[in-house]
Amino acid sequence: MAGRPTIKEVSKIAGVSFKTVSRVLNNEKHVSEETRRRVEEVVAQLNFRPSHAARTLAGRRSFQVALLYDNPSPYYVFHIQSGALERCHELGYRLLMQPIDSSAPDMVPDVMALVDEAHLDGLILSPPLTEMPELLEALDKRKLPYVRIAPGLRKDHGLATTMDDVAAAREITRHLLQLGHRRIAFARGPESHVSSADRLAGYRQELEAHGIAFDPALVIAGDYSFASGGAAARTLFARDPRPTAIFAGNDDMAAGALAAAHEADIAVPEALSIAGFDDSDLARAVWPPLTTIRQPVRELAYAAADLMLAGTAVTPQVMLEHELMVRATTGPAPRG
Amino acid sequence: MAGRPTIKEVSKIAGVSFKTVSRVLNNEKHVSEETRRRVEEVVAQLNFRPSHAARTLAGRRSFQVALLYDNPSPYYVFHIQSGALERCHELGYRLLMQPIDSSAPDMVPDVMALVDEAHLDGLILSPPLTEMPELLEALDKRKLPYVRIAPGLRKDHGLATTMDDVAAAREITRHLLQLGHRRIAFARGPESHVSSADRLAGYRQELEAHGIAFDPALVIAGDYSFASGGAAARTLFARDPRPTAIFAGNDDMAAGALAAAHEADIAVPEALSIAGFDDSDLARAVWPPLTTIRQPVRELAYAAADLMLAGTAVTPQVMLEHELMVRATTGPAPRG
DNA sequence: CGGCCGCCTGGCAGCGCTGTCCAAAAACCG
DNA sequence: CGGTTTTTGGACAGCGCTGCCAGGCGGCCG
Repeated sequence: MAGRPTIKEVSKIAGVSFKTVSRVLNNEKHVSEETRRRVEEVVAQLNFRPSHAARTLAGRRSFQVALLYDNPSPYYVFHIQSGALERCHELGYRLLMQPIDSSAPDMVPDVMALVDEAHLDGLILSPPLTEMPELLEALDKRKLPYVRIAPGLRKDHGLATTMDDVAAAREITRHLLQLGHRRIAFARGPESHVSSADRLAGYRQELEAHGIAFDPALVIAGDYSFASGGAAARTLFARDPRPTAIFAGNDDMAAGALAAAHEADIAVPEALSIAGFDDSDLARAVWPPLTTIRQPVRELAYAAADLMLAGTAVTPQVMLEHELMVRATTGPAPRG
Repeated sequence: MAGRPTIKEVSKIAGVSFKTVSRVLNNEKHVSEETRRRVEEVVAQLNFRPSHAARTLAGRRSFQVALLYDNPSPYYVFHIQSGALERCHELGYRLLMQPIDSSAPDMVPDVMALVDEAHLDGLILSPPLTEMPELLEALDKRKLPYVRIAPGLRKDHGLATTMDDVAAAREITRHLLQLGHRRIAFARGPESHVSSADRLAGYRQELEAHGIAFDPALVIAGDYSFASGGAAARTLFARDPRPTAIFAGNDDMAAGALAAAHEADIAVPEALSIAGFDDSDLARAVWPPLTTIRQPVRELAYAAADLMLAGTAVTPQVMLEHELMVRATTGPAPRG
């Protein structure tokens, strides 16, 4: 709190007006190389940093954006934070990370209050906040730029980064099919998540493309939690004939199913194949390591920040690659 | 960016001077109940929020603190964020979350630059940043308040919240001892972490309290990573006689050891007991679920924020309870 | 060679609040 | 009832920057 240097002190030492220092700091043109260098030297020497509060107040921009999320998964949150943060940092922006309760009645006014209070220049939205019409409308009305890290590319609502959940689900289903599985169950995530519906659609499409009738009885509802994966698996284990493979909507559910299989003494992958989705930390920590889809979470967030802060209008929507990670929970279908 | 209301507009509508509105917002005295109520009504009606930048610039405080961390574990980061955030929010402070590369040569000046730039009112430090003398000195010199979420309570350096790693390690070792284990290995974390040394000390103390000589050959170095846990386990598996239990320095390492045991076809807990430390998400996701110590990560961060922002000088250091979680990776020592 | 334009620099207002000082009104006292 | 304190609210400066405008200087063109 003490001897914080100010722009005026810098200007005095450098022997220029404080306005010129401001120009250097903001990388404006019309400053001679010579002057610029001298100012930069003094700045470095004093370890001077302009007051963020003052620039925000005086200027038209705050160099501040927020990342909004409502997701209980530490893995997911950690990686979108880290991706978004990296790009923001590179571009000289500060990132405010804000968990939001998307079901709170005052969610929209609360977000707008944050926008006001912090003079935000933009917002990065992650699911399920990407699917809240009232929020998007309020933002549009305010003409506040935002990017959606959205599951599924839809043409509405401007900027978005995404991956192809449908195609990924098809790939993993195909992988199972190619291993000879015919009774493949799908343990789905919550209805409210677009990603969950997309993965189900991919599963179904691939099945049908291989001439296998879609059987609703093989789709078990869950909520992306470890516990719901275990419950789904136990339901499935009671079936006769038992499915030979379970495709879980995410890794947590797959880990739950895997634990349930261990508990029921069903050998994985010999008697049962299990596949997940996300390639979270869990995928490598369980035994056997999980076959899953690597979702480029970090990159999605990086691209989102990039799109909003540095993007051109040319590509308002970016789709990133996923990757099928074949590990050890999937194997040939048991005979019979 | 549009019609952001200001304090002046509020004052006009409420029919008082704008200074009076400021008083109400800051909960100062010398405002009549009547006036206060009227102002608050207008504030609510306009959904007015004072500009954070302006208060920071004008006032002596920024109502802004930062949480600094340098930890690769999503689980840990997520929970310290959420605990610190909750308390800051309750007290009307904003929390800046900042990953820091503690090994970067410019770490200290970079942190100080952040402090300047954001006019921070204080800092919450998590390991290993809690153990960096140059940082603490720079902060002291600046008279910037900070709290350390510190492993091990040491009397230096003011405010801290902690848990008793030594006692916790003793408990888990005792648990193993009581199950009849005598050859208990310890897979330790990185030297640089105080927690790692504390856990080793607890392991050793408990062993010796039970009249079992400490055997350095049973301590395998690791770095808190899943992979290092697996490596440590494989080293141990080559020993003859093999240890009957492995106490890993954290859950990641325990999960690695567990996977190695599965791979080597060693039954857990029948032929080998494994214990972890942290009670992270992993502990319940692996099979069998892990016996471990629940570390109150979230609460530690909550208490840290509380200590700094609302704390009295009476208790500068807070110690929180841990808990032994006996699950299914520990069992009676195999006979022979 | 005069005028105009582009480059570089400085001056000054003002962003939206808080801190300090001061005045008026109300409450209290001998 | 005058004088004094306490309460209440207003005036004003200024936090550290950016936006806008003005001005000096040199080069280039007709």
